[in-house]
Order: sequence, then C-alpha cells, then structure tokens
Amino acid sequence: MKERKIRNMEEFAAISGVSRPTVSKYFNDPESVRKTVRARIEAALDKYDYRPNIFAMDQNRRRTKNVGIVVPYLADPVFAEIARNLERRCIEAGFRATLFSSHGEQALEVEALDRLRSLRPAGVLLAPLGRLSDRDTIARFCAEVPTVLFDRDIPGVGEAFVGSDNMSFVLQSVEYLIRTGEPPCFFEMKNPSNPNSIARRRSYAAAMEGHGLEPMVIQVDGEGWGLEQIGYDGAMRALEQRALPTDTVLCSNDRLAIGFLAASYEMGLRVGRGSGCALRVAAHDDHPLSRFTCPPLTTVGHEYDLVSNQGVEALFELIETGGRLERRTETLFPARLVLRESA
Amino acid sequence: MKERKIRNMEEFAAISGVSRPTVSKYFNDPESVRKTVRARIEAALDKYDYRPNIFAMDQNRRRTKNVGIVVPYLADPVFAEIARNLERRCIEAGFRATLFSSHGEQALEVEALDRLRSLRPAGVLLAPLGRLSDRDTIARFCAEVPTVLFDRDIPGVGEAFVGSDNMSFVLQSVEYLIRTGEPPCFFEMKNPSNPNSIARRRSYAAAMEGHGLEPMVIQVDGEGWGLEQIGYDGAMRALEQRALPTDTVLCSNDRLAIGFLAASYEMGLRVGRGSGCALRVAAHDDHPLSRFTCPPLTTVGHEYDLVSNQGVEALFELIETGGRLERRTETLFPARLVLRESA
DNA sequence: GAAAAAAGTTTCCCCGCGTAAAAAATATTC
DNA sequence: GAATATTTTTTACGCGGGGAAACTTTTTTC
Repeated sequence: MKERKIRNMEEFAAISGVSRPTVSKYFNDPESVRKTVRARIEAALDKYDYRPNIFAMDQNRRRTKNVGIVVPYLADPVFAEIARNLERRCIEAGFRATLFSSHGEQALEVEALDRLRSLRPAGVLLAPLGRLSDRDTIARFCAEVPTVLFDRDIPGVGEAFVGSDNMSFVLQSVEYLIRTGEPPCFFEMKNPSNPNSIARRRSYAAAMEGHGLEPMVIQVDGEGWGLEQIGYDGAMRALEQRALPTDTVLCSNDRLAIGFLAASYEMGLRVGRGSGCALRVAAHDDHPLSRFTCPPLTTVGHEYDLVSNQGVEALFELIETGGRLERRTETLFPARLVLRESA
Repeated sequence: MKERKIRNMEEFAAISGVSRPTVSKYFNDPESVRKTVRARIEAALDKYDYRPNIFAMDQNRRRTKNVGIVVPYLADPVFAEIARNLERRCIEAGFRATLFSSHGEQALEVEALDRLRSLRPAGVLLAPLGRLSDRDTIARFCAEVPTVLFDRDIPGVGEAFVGSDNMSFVLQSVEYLIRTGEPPCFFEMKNPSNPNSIARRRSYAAAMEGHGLEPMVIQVDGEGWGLEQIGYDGAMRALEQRALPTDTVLCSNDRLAIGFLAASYEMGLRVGRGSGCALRVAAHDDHPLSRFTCPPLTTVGHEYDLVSNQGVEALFELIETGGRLERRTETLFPARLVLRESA
C-alpha cells in the first residue's frame, strides 16, 4: 500500500503527474480541480499517503483557518469542559482549533499569545488569567489579532466579550436561599485568583442589602488553584470554631463548595434542606461533578452552551468582517439556578 | 516605548545594526554573540519588541525544541493533571510543549498526530485512545517521530512505554480489602473506552483466585466518557435490586466510584469501614477530587510524579540518542494504596 | 604591535508551501 | 472544426527564518 516516503508537495506532484500549484489548489479545495486531475491526485494519495505541512501552508495564506483558544487553567474541569465545547464548535465550522492553557501563570499566558501570533490565526478566543494577566501584552496582542474575550473581561481589550453575568448568578442564589430559609453567608477566598470572585462578592453584598439584610462574608486563606483544598481547610476551621453566622452557606464557586461539603461530612454535619440537616450549602458554576457530590450541590450554572455558542458566533462574525468590529460588543448571559439537594 | 512594527528578522536586524545571521544566532543562544553586539540587539529589542516566528524557525532547524503531548481526553481531571505535569517538566527542560487532546475521538487523535508531524517535534509523549485508536496510523507516526507512549501501551509501537502497573493496582486494593473485611466485587463498565480497564478486570480475577475466591464482576451499561453518570446509574440499579453479592465494592476507577458514592448517598447507605456503615467502596486512579468525596475515597493511586518524571526522562534520553532506542523499554510503576475513609 | 583566534558580515541556498501572471493544454459551444 | 471558455502548467516570487562558506572585522595573545 504505502510505498516510499514523500517529503513535500513537489515530490508528490511529480509522482501523481500533476503540477505542484494544481496539487496545492486541490488541497485547498478538492472540488476546484477537474475530476480527471482529482482522480490522479487521489490515486497517488492513497498510494503514498502524503499530507501537506500545515504550518508551511499557513505561513503564506491570506487568511488561515486557525483559531486559537486560550484558557487560564485547564486542570479546572469547568475550563476543560468549556474548552472542549469551543474546540468542537470551531472544528465543526471548518476551523482548526489550537488550545493553550496558561496554567495559572502569567509567563505561560504571554508565551501562549506569542505562539498564537506566530500561527497567524484568523481569530482567537481568549479567557484571560485576570488579576495575573499582563494587561499590556494582552492589549497589544488583541491589537494585532482579532480576539474575542470570554469568561473574564478586560475592559476595552479585544473586539468582543462573552461571559456570564456574575450579578445574575448571585442574585438568583441569594434570592432562592433567602426565600427558602435563613439568609446565606458568603464563603470565598481572601485573595482569589479568579477576578469573577470579586464581582460575585459585590453582587452578594448588593443582593443582601437589597433584601434589607447585612452581608456576612467569610474569607479563607489560601493561594493558587487548589480550590477544593482551600475550601476544605477554611470550612474545617469555620465549623470547628462554630464561626458560621447562619446555617446557610453560599460559596463563591463549586470547587470551594466541594471542599466545604467534604469538611461538613467529616464533621458529621448533614447538609441539605430537609429536617435533620444542619447546614445548607450552595454555590456557583455548575461544575461537572457538582451533580455527584454528597449531597448533590445546589448551584447556579453557566449556560455553557450559550456562552460557547455566542463566543464562537462572535468570533466567526469577527472573522468575516475582516477582524475588526465597529464597536466592542459585550454579551452577558444570565445564569440558571440548578436545584439539587444541598440547599 | 514600542515604536513601529517589525515584520521579520531582516527588518529587525537592519534596525538594530546587526546582520541577520547574527540576530538569528542571538535568538538561538544569546550567549553565543559578543556582548557589545548583544547589547545592540537587546537595545533594539526592548524598543521594538520583535519576536521571531517560531514556526518559521522550526521549519528549518536540524532539531527543534518542540515536544508534543497527546492525551486521550483532557476533560478527565486525571489527564488534565498529568498533562499539566508533563508540560511543566518539558518547559523546565527547555522544550516547548504543545498539548493535544483526542477528546475521545479517533479522528481527532489522527488529526493531532498529523499536526504534530508538521511541527517536526524532537519527540512526542503519547497516551493513545486505546481501543478507539487507529493502530496503523499511530505505528506509522511513531516510525517517523521519536515517541514515548504512556498510560496505555500499544505493544511494539513507539520507542518506549511508561505507565502504571494495573496488576499492581488491583493486587493492592484486593489484598487490602480482603484483609480488612469481605472480599470485594468488581464494578466496571461493560464496554470501557479505557483499555486499562480490561487489564484491571483480569487482575482482579487473578487476585481473587490467588486468594482462593470466586471473582464477582458487576458490569454496567454506558458508552463514552461520562463515567460518573455511568457509575451512578449502574450503582442505583444494583443497589435498588440489591444485586451486590458483598458489602465491598471495588470500582475499576475513581470516576465510576464517584458516581457510586453519589448513588449510595442518595439511597441512604453509609459508606465506610466503621460500624454502622453498609458498604465499603474503593477504586483506582487517585483522581484529584477523590480526597474530597464523602466519604473520602480509598483508592490506589498513580505515582503521577514518577510516571511524569520517567516519561519525560525517557523522552529526553530518546531525543539525545537521536530519536531511536536500541530496544524498546517498558517501565511500569507500582501503584500506591491511599487509605481514606470509604474502605 | 603583529600574528592568531574569534566573531561578525555577505552571499546563497534551503525548508514547504501560497499565489500571481503568462503560456499552454483541454473542454465546451455552436 | 473553429472559436471561446476553462483548466492546467510554467515560471517566478514571497513567507520568515536556518545554515554553510568565504570573507572581513574585531579581539585576544605574546
């Protein structure tokens, strides 16, 4: 079947009896060459299985079919899930997606953007690190490469932003918790890596005040992305010291809540809204595993599909209009309350 | 600060008053040029912040500093964690790591290898899909590109394999469970995507027989990578029908166990090894969240660090010896029993 | 300060391919 | 079968940079 190795398009063209530019045309669009020629190429193709070097191709194209996707931390299942969705949609739309994770480090985010620039992508979907981002570098990048920000906004940077409305997240959870029991205290990291956290804390305070209630914020120590551990440690301390001002805890995000639930379980505190339960715990994000916690976690979920959809739609529109939008668009999706047993 | 844009090395060389080959040399190793020249280049560098196009660079190098990493499913936290480790180590060793996820699809695995080939990597770390892999394509790829397989072996393919010893996993868990209580039944998917599962089932049977016991295997339906859901559904059915032959359940992997624990909790069955517990549940992999399940999951863990270490070491050695090893090496690490409260 | 060594410059060709323009070959039309 | 339209081939250049060879300049050595 496969005979000898083909090094490049020149060789392949010679072997298939067609000129190189025609072969090039074929790989750009097989329908664009006459069918007798196509047959010759395809005959050679399954005899020698040659494939053009995509980076050499892209180097010279007017517009590549590359799309870059950058997320701040791929080991976080929420981002893993979003990235997988985005990648799938880009591929379906005929693009070649390249995924980068900043792994929580500014240097890696910068490096990712640098490699992306070399790729000459048609467009980029970027979820910045946030607090840790090098704003200038990102702004310069966005000035060169058509970019849609998602998840976390950097005001004025990029052609569009798509994300979830953190205000809506917290309004829903707070409203629900107040309506069905004691008002919640808010459980979060003192120095969150995630800037969305700050928006959520503010929204919590606003929501409580809107109900004529005093905000109660519990801030726990810890750095980095080991959120479950941080949540666990903080919860253990709070529970041991009986420092909770109420029986209802609203965590800034699900990963903290997973740690909180583990601590509650260890302390023998039953979590849930039924009688005999000592605590109610709710959170935000609808982490892929939140449905499988014990008890299943009541949370306010991202509309992943909507954000992904709108993100890629915005990107495709951006690409079609030549990379620049008349004015920056910002799309915020309201969140969806997911009632489970924990609150 | 940043004045006008530099398009290529030629322009940058002109502007910095140095010849292009010297600039090229500088970017390959800043120490390789005289310090007066280096100063000129660096002066221009922070004035115009030019960076060479990495793909153009790699196109022509003898040996690139690229390393490819391919994992079967990045939304699985276990692989996300491994990938992050590998990436970090490669970067520390001065390589540029590029990460691909096959997302559980053969077509994407093939595509990843194709793009990798175009990258001309010095070496590749590949965790194949397994059952779903296109063996021929992978074999052909490995014949061209120095490759170390990890996690899942494809016998005879690639220059080396590094992974965990599934036999050791299961031997440890079975031995422990038998020693401390009832012998375990084995809970797994009927048609696992993951070929390691098959090795684990066999090891379970062998271990039980080694103790003079009859293997008890529970196979649940379900396809794909939503393992927690599959574990949950299967556990619900088994628990409702009281189909468990013993009070001790050994799950093929932690993700199934997470679903199992959720089902147990919902059924009001207390899991653990203490009195008053109805079930013991253990599993394999030491998933990042297993420490935070309720109760925390007793599991047999990968030595992530050892596998990562050995994987990159094998790769670096492979790269240094010019891409081929005299004979294929296979490294299996024994697993580490992680005792928690679930069993 | 002259000779030797080291580093930089010029000049060319290479990687693997896109693309444009002009010339040649095929297909289509009547 | 001639005229026209459509494809393909030829030729040539570009992308952004690696690398070798021959030559010139700078630095080091004694």
